[in-house]
Amino acid sequence: MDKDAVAAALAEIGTLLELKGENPFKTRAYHNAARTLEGLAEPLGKLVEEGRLGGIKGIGEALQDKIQTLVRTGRLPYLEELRASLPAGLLAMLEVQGLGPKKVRKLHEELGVDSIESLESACVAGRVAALDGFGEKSQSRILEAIAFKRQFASKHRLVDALAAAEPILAALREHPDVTRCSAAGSLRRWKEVIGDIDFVASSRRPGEVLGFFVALPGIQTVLARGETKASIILECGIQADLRVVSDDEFASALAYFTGSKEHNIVMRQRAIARGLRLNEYGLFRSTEETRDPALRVECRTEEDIFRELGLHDVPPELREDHGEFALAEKHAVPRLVEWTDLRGSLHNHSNWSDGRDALEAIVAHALGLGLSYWAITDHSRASVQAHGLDPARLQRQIAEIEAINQRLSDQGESLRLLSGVEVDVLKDGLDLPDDLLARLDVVVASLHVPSGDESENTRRLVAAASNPWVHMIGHPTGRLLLERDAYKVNLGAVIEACAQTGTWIELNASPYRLDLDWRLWARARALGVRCVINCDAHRLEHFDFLRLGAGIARKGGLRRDDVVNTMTLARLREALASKRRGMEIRPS
DNA sequence: GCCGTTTTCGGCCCGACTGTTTTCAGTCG
Repeated sequence: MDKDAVAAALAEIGTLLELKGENPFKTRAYHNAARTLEGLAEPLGKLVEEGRLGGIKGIGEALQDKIQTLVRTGRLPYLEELRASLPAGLLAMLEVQGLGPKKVRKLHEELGVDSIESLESACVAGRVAALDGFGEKSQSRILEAIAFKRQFASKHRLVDALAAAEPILAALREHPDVTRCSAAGSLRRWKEVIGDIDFVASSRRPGEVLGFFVALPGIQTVLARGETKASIILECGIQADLRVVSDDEFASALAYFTGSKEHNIVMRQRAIARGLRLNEYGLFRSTEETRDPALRVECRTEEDIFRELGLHDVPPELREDHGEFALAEKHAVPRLVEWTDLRGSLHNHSNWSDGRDALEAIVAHALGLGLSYWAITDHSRASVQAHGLDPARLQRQIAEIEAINQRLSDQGESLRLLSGVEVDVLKDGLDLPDDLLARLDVVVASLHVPSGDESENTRRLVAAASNPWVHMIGHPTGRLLLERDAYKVNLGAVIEACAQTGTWIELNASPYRLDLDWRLWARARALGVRCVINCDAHRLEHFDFLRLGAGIARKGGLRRDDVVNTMTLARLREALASKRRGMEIRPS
């Protein structure tokens, strides 16, 4: 079992134990361990072999045992017994808003409810309202929550959430009663997938602001509107919440609602260790519950809060309790890459394969954006469905790109197209001969038809990285967010191969991919592997993905110097040549 | 189940909201 499978097993144990009514701190230990494993940068198998599991914070003896068993045998009798002791449908019931482990357990024990369907019938029959601790209201809310769950997806891609949030944020900023406002939550942390959108605003007249918010255009339903908070469902199906606080409270509210939950827990622990109390209303000189203004530590910005807790300011993208505290304590929080640092993209398509636009239109768009370079890397012949290029067509495209560059040069433009290919990584090597690859400026190697076998996929990608003409590995996991899982591959081994061969790894900025996953960049960076933030553009609108990709690179802790396409064209050409330097073109 | 410049045992983040209660348990973020 790999780390993701083990993490899923541990999380399931945690949830099953909750349903059994176990000590909440014990169940949290399982969930924490699952999160820790997911974020692991090196292969779990290696950690187990080398006996280094125990060195990880939050993994003690009991968890070490279980993880070792899962890694070595792929099963865990303890988990199988737990599963056998509870109906599988109870896990689905937990996803109904308003139902937690205690209520699910009670519904099961008292009414024999064991699935969403049987829960719905019990509500319709009025049996839930009759239950001790429940009532008419609970029963109808459960029915509403079931209907809601069926109608709306609970997860959304970052790009959709950004598109929904930006006009709302702009409208709030314009409002005369709004002093400060910001997005918060997972959107502000730039998570690749988000649940709902959170906004925080400060105002002297919260009622006015909330009234404005629930009357915005594009709202499907107003779920709630109170004194300080309102919740709406947008027409796109995403829920959005707004909290309005006084301006004194804005920094702490923003920090609090930005999270992550795990990050906040550590922040509060640090406050306690200093005899302080941190909540959404402020930082207070007291360890008792308080909102006493006299005890408030003046914090106008989030940076002030971090400073009071002995920390350097942590950018929202890094607030995942994923190592940011160690950096912030040493004041070693990096200056992260900005999307405006990017000068082009090295993996893009045109209408020569499955892109929509002609080279001329692409050039005009890139000029308009002031970019320095744009690589055309259409598919190779094996990608038949994408009209992949065979050697003859690719050579014609190279000639056309040369002609365009000549014209750009004559016109005094600094932009250049780079000729390239996204070559398929096949079972027995690359889809195009080395002597042709050698003629191209940029070669991206991507796996499009993976095997079901992890070692086979890993072998193919390691071989691709070892080819001297390949500059980078494209979308290394092949995942499509909310649609398709990553294919089976030992990314640790691929990252190591890239480190050894000087091969770059793509951060594919397509909103469906955002691949390589941000959690793995720390590992890649530590080994000296550089990142290329690529649009994988198939149409002009996709140029905008650079911003998305830069956000994910930030989340991965990458600096400007870690990202290849922040370089000038001249330096990029040197870098592209360096992998090939000393290499001889071998006839195919 | 984890962990230790308050602790190897007794803690483990915090507050709002809701509904069902008559002081609070459960859920959520």
